[in-house]
Amino acid sequence: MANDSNRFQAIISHCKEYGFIFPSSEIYDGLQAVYDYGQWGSELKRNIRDYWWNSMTRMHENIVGIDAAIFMHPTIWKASGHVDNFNDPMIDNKDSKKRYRVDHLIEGYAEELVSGGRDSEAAALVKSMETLLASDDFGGLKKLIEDHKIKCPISGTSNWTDIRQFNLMFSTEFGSTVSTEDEDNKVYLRPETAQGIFVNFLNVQKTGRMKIPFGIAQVGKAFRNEIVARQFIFRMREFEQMEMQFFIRPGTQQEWYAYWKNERLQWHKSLGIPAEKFRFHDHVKLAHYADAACDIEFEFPIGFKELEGIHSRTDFDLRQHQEFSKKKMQYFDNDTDPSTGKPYGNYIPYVIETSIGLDRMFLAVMSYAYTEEDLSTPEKKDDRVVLKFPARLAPVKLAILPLTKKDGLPEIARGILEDCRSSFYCFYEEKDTIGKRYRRMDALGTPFCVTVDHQTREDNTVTIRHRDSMEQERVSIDQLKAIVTKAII
RNA sequence: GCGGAAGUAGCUCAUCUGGUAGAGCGACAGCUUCCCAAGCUGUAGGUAGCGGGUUCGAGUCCCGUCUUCCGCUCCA
Repeated sequence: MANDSNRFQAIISHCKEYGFIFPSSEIYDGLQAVYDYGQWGSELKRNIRDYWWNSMTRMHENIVGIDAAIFMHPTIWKASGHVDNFNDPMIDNKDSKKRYRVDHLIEGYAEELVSGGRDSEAAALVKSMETLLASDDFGGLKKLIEDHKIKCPISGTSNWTDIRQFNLMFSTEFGSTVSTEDEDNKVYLRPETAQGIFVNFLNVQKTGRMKIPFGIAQVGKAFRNEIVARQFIFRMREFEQMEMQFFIRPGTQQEWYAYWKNERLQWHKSLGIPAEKFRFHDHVKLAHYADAACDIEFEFPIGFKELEGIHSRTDFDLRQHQEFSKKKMQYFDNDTDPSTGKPYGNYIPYVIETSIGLDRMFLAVMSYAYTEEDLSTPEKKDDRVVLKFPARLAPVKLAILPLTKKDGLPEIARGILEDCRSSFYCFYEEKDTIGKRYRRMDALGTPFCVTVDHQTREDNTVTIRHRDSMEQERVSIDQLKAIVTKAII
């Protein structure tokens, strides 16, 4: 590979070529920033999802999972802040072709005023901006920019386009009759799965008799409009999140935040991906709901990028829902507070969130696994593409290959298939030379290939070939299931 | 959204200054007692992204449009 960009392109091609990921609606020229998972991609994605789900729920007694609906009451998005906080008005400078968030542009100018000693003028400007933003008065905002002769830092001109709204959330109509005038029918496609957990906090806590600290996990689709949606499945309009909200006693958020930072990094490393592929990035500028936040970044071929977020969300969300729904979102803590000798009593729990993009995790695993190897010898040029997936994530675990399709070999191979297929994903193939079949399995990331040969008929042994080393060993057929099972658990 | 480049069989590409589309690999069927791709035979895939124009005739020239890639921009 000449460079990382080429490597990224090669991975995208490989994903399409071998049935992992296809562009959505491809025969109709595609749909921007939407992708479909193919026969092997959906297996890999499912394996990642299962591994995450099991590590959260099965492996933690105090974490349970839910599956909330994508449609939710519109007020939820008022309460969460998504309706008001994430509809950023944008403006473009016609000369420099640069695009700015209106609030950033005006705030930047206000800072200039402050550094010029014109504090009161700056304060007045920000105040009128906030008033206009609150009322979605785009004409007024543009007039404000023009009146203050705010210039583009690049072009130095005030040649601005009209202000346009950027909508984060997709919306659709509820109800069987079309009534575009009726705002009451408007529902959003959720931009994050977290709110489905918050609004079910009491349901789960009560019915599951959950005691703080406890967590609720969820995997599901979320939808966001993106200004520029590119970079393959890294940034998609429809994507899948794996989130866990951990409810804790107020005042303990620092220790739990640290706990989950470490826990999540360990999870990534448990897949055998080297530690140097990951790094933490602590947020300096925090979102409106957080008192601490960081990302786990992964070194994709396009550089270190956010893979997972860990946020200390305080009691912001539950408190907002309490206010908007008029339902108490509190928990009665019967544990004894050592400082008072009495129970902690009622409080709104604090929350630590871990949120990982399933599609980004897929891309991380694929980026890590994709390997081009030069196998040339002095006599012959040779190379292969191999996906070195962690065995537990590989779409196909075992390929079963009769050396030839004669002499009863396929029958023996089919017997192995019948024996193993209910335990893990097997793939049977008798076409082409054995070498070709091995290479095809390498390209899918299949960790094990067994080959039934003539010796099998005599002593019931087969060769098992290891994907990464390409080495083979001869084992008894009745050992096979145990060997593979051990590697994939 | 802006600038640049590109769009010919599943993939990689050819078709020289316009004259009715080809190769390699792959796929499929069969042969070959072959444990690491490129042994043999045969078969199936393209109205050259799409639309329009110029021309006797366009993949090849012109215009539009869509998509993709690169850079910029944006990113809770």
